Amino acid sequence: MFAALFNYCSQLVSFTMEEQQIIESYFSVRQVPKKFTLIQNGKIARELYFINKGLLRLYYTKDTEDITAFIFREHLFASSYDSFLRQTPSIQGLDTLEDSELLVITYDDLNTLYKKVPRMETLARKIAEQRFINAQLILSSYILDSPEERWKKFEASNGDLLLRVPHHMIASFLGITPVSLSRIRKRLQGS
Amino acid sequence: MFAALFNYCSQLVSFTMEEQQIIESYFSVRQVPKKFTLIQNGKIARELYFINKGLLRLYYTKDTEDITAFIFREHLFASSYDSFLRQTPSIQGLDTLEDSELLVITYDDLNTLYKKVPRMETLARKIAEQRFINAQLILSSYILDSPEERWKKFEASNGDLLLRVPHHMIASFLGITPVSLSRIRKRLQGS
DNA sequence: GGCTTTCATTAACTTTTGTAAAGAAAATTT
DNA sequence: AAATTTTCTTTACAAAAGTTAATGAAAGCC
Repeated sequence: MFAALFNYCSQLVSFTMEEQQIIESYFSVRQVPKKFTLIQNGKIARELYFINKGLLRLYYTKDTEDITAFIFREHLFASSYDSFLRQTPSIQGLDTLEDSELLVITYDDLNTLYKKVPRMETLARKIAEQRFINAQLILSSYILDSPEERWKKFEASNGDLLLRVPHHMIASFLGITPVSLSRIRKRLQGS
Repeated sequence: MFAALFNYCSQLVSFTMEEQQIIESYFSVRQVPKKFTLIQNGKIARELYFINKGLLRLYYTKDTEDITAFIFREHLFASSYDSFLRQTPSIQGLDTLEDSELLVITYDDLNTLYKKVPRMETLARKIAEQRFINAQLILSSYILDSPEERWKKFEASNGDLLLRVPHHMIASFLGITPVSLSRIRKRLQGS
């Protein structure tokens, strides 16, 4: 149940068995069906999720349209981070795209855990740093690359998601319309 | 000399006088002229800077062109974070845009400081979280907004930089060409 | 099975941005 | 102060993406 979590953490910090048991005691397991809303736009994100199994989608809502902010895959921490970290109303929603198994911890429990297991603070710092680097990477792709190049990179690094996620959700993540994505894909078929 | 630094930190954690003295001992002050390269593309960023005075620009180099990744103003920590945090070759350069006064700490000293002053770890986590939230915010503006809206927001929130930074550097930060920025500005004059 | 909804593609047309080049204004250097 | 470089704007043309709408295929639902 917690194997994937500690395997992920072990790349960043090493916990003793005692620490692992304390950490486990603060997480709960939750089975969530497909198309379930974990965090609603406008509400405060009270929970942080570690994805044992499944796929989560973070999205903005502009007018009546959903625009993908990020797709979280297995063995990642997921939340509407800006809302969770600052405990302010979320400007993003978080849904499941598949039936998922999640490890859940609340904001308050996480802060208690920082005190009980100080090494957890190091872990949190490193995860925040990773997420920052990742956000920078995506941002740089917006600044440096054309939509076509962005699609190519996405295909290369997340090809498996193409079978699990509708293309229009990927299109909005790439900052283009489904129509434009379709054109790009056709343009690239020839080459 | 360190007033701005601790004033900035005090919003996030509270240090004792002893802790402050230890922290001060690990930073050095550096005066740097305008147009000075602090971090070169391809080199590893060994230092983190706190800006007492001045303006720093982080940028990518594509072909022969510089593309602004971020502009750091007074009283912020600045570096090529991906390179500094992972100690890998930087894909960004960092230059001064004005004569600047910087507080400097090396990667190794920072990690020593984490051990001597554990609360520093909390500060680092919170700063990383803030930077992540900020990167998310900029990214969301790329996903949700048109270049015109992005310019309006930049003007509203960083209007003072328009007098300190050439427009073409801002244009590339907004993901458009100077030509396009000029057109947008002209379009908005009428309204 | 038959129905509805969602999804992906295509076409026609409009809008916006990119590219290249040239000239004016401002800043910097000598 | 003059010369040089940098910065900013403008123009004309090309390329790409957005918008709207229609079609067909696939998936989900009763």
